[in-house]
Amino acid sequence: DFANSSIINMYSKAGSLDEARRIFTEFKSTTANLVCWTAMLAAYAQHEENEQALQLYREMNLEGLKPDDITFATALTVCASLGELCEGRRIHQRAKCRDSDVVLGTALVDMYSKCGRLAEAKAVFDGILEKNVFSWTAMVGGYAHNGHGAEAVELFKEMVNSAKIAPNQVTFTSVLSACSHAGLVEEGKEFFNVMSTVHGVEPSAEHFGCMVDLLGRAGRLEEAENMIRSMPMRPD
RNA sequence: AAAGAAACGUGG
Repeated sequence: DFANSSIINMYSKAGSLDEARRIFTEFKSTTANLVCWTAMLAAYAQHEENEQALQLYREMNLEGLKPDDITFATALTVCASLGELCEGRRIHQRAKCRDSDVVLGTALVDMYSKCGRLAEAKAVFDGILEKNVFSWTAMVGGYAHNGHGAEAVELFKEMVNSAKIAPNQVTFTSVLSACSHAGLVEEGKEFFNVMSTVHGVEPSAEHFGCMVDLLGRAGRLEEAENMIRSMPMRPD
């Protein structure tokens, strides 16, 4: 099992979902344990085979395997991608007493956010005991996704100024996207400016993409073009 | 015990 879960993981990350599935199927009914099932679940999730992932999650429950928090977090990612609020809620119900755990809690925040349940996402977020950059970014992204740009920006500032958590590239993608949808042009330009100068995060092509989107939506086409011209990498 | 786990812009 030690070997099988590693092999499933290795094939999956190397991009061969078929090989991972072949190995898993071979051991599924004999020696596969929870870790193997979770590795296969993660493999489906990483390859965006969310329907198959959900089916596998339900199958493992029928088989009588008891999912742990890692399994739940993985399954919640799948629910988030599918907008599968019912199954997500069932998972929350089953793991309710542990939703202050940073990994499980963050997965719940993301699931509720992607299912459009911001109030529930925020309630879980507030209860997470040791919030890290993943948790903060998930919540900022949740506001951004649901069109609450001002709240996303506000939370981002709280993260940096009060919680003193260092934002990373993903955080900036989320906050810039929030600015773009809320029409917060000057605020977005300022974030883009300080991300490298203050926070030491070099803008990637995605960040330039966010800025072009932000300026373009605001009708500031000349500035958008200049942004593209200033890219150190090849625009896609 | 160990192997499996959470956040990722725009357009489509």
